[in-house]
Amino acid sequence: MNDPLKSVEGSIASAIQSAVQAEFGISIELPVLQFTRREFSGTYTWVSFGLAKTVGIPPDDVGQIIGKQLIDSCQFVKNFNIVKGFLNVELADEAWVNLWNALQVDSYGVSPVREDEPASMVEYSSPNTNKPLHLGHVRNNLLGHSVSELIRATGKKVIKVQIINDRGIHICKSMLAWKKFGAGETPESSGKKGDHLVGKYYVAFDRAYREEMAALVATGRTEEQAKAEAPLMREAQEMLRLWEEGDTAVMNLWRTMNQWVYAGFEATYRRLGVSFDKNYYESETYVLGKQDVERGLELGVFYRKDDGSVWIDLRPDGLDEKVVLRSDGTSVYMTQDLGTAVQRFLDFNIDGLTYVVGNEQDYHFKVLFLILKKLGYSWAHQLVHLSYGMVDLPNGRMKSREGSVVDADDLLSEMETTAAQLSEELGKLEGMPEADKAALYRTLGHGALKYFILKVDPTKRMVFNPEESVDFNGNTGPFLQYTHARIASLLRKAGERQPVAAAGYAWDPRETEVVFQLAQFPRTVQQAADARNPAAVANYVYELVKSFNGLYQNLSILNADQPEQVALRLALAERVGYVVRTGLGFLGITAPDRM
RNA sequence: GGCCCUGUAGCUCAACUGAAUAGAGCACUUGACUACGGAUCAAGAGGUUUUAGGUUUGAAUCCUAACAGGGUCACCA
Repeated sequence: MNDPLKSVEGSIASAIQSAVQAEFGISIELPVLQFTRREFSGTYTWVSFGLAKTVGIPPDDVGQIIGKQLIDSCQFVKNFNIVKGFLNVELADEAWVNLWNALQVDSYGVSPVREDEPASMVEYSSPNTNKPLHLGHVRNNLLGHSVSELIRATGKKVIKVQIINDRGIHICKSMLAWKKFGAGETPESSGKKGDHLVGKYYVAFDRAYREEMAALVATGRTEEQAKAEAPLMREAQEMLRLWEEGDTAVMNLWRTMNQWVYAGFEATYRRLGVSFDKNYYESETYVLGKQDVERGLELGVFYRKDDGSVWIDLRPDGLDEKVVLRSDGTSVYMTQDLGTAVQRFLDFNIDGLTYVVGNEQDYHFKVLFLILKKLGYSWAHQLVHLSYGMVDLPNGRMKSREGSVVDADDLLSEMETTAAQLSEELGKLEGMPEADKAALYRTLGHGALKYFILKVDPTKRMVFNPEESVDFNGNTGPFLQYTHARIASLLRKAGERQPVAAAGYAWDPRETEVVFQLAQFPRTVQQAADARNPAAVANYVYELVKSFNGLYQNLSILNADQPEQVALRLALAERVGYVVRTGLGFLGITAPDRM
């Protein structure tokens, strides 16, 4: 990574280190500098309390002594001030020229992908095939996609995968209901999107099943008995048994209905702008892992109980006993996940695997990673669970049974409609072809949604209010997009640009503030990728845009007094536009040139 | 009940992982268009960071406890 701040920071830090040595005869570690708070003048701040304590001199005095030394010994330091023990360092013009030059790189902040090195795998989305995607999947997909983009930007090759939960009782429910009540309805015959069609029958099953249970309870049976005896549930279980036997009719129906769902998912993924390099299917992976269980038995990591089931005892690690193979020899969830993890490291040359999975599965992944370590896989410590929080509605959690679910397709459509209405009202798009307008409304509507979701720390749960919907003013996607469009307009108007002479330039504080913001881009990307935290980029771009808008509103660019000011400010605007576009790109958001 | 996570302005979120007077947006009040695009900018009001202790020169941040909310404790996935 090319971090422009590193040389300036490093130079100041080591100058402080030397000054401490020279003045007090003490060797300290290279000090960590922090950014000076906005209300004080200066760019970097060094806290002198620690040293003051060891040498027994008041912090302000220590600051004075070190600050004076810095002016002489460090070319990047122009001046300093001290407020209550905080030494605030003001940067010299040389530092600004240095930073300015570092920004003038074509793919600033983005490292070229090293194709020959091992890749990093990201698993996300991972839907069930019995119902369409909802708001929770949207957060998952946006996070997975964005994290992949960020990792790639650091120069790492990325392989994006999803595992599709295409087998089990849930899909049998949809299949059964379709057979009973469907009258041959298909996506073609009904014009319904395949995933919504299958979801409709999943709901139909649930409704009919409840009616059966209610009838059974009315005849005096307990809730438990009714659940077990309901004919529909028995039929569904029978269907699952036939599926596992490979019954031709059941398999054919299963394939057909899953294909409908995949087509539906594919359409939603395309709208969201996400994609995968490989799909894993549970119908294929659910047998994986049995060999690993055998291996674990040989290693003595697992043990077999009398009924034949296989377990691991994690109580010494503060966890519980966990089953890894059923008594009838079939897999549980853990078995598959063990096998699938192993398989992935065989399938690809990867040195890392990130699971984007909700925090309700924290315990599962803790156990999974621990077992893989105990099985002796060297890569086990390179597994990451990006545990994201649930998306709540204002009155609590989404509950599909109560119908309080925000559907992904509906949500995207609503966002597009809102963007269209707003754009029409503002009426800035005269002369734009209808097709371009429609594309722009998608860009803006989706931008609002994506930014709204990604600006929140992934690990935290968040609240989504469908009524108030997503705002288009303030700290929002369209606000950032607007700034980009305005910069694009500015550059169009400017035409041919003059070369910039940064050396000897008389910097305005508004300009250096933007330069300093821009200089933080590569570091922000690296940190966001390491922490798998797109919100860091979202918040960074917002801060940058606010700084630039302050400049834009208060300083004239095209009509600046001096020609060198015009040239520099235009170049600065261009760099801001580039970073906004690139940063939003990491979030899956497009920055338009006009809106 | 055991374990895990989270409590910050009326609402939605920040806070460089221990620093200065806890910051933004929405909503509310007010000001700025003979314009480089007002989806903007400038200002005001709004907080005992759930509570009580502790560690530290310094705590929203670390420790302990209480309270509140959520998750999880299946031979479901």
